[in-house]
Amino acid sequence: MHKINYARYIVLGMLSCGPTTGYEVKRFVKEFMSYIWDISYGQIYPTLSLLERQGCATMNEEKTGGGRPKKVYQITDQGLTELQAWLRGPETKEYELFLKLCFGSLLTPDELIPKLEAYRRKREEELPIMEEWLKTMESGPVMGPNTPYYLLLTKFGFDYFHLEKEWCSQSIETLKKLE
Amino acid sequence: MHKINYARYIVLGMLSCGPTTGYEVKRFVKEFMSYIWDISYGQIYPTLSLLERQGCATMNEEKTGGGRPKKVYQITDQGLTELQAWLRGPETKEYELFLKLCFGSLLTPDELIPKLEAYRRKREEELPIMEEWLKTMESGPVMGPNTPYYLLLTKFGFDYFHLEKEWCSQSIETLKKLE
DNA sequence: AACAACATGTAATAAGTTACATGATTGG
DNA sequence: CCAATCATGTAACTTATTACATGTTGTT
Repeated sequence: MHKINYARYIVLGMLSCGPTTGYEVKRFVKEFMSYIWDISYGQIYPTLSLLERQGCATMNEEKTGGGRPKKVYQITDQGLTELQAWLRGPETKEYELFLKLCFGSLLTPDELIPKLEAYRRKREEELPIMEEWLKTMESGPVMGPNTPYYLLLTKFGFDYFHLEKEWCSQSIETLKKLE
Repeated sequence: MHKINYARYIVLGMLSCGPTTGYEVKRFVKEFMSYIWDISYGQIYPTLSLLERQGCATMNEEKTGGGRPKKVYQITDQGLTELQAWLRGPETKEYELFLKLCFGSLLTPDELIPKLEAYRRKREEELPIMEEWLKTMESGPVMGPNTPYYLLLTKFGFDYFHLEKEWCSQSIETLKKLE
């Protein structure tokens, strides 16, 4: 099991939306994905040139008057194939599904729905376990002086899992209508 | 601005709860913090021995019959001082506050409350911005074919920020009663 | 007999951050 | 004229993951 390189898929995904530059990738991620993803120039630029060397993207320089020329990257068939293989493959990390959803139009709703169902099922299994923890913590200082603080966090975790579960259900319904 | 080493503070925090071993740290994090934190043995054991070398912890070997002896680590005054300095200091990363809360008993409620208030304020400022995005995305395919998928994610983000905001308010009230 | 849990650790590798370096253009 | 934004990139560093290595004890 190898590590997943989020940066690579963020960049590849952005490229799949149309020709773009490193600067624009950063802007987009900051503006519309900042509450869940981040990416730094130190990842973007090396990733972009690696992608080019590997045949996943092509580059065109655009002269902009006096300034530094823009480097506009475009995804290739090979890049698209790799992106789709990742999108279709299994999620190995928490939240990987959220990133995949950003490029959801590259899959059909019925490829996405089972993934959302699996995610929901996982949360459904975890919720009663968290409820147990809550009861344990409420019944006594089982975790020493930090118990009241863990309790706050666990309450948050419980509500958070519940939110994810509900969101999955709603999203599944929305995707079914899109089909 | 330097990177924060979560692993170091997770281990230091666990040590502040009483003498413990690397194996136990892993177990605890997995059992009670897994929905938000993770830590691997590849981080735990080197961190533990670094902490010892730096005078933040002391180690005692406990022979357990035939098996490999347990290495029980205990936090020192220096380690506690470092932990508290971090707890009192500013949060530089998203979710750092959640980790600090795990060891909340080392601070007074009125040291924690302003931190929660600041976090809530941040979310209160971001919520109307996300509401704007939602309107923008609902009014047309502003982000190409991925728009319906971004919309799902942004809805989640909005509800999530709302949840965090509400949780802050409830936690602040709980902490006020603890005072 | 097999398997999970207890228990510690290292080496190779990968992923991500920060600080730095450079310079044009646009708006107030 | 100053600050922000546009625009690209590198080097040093830190942080984290994975796979491997080893062996015991308790449970089924």
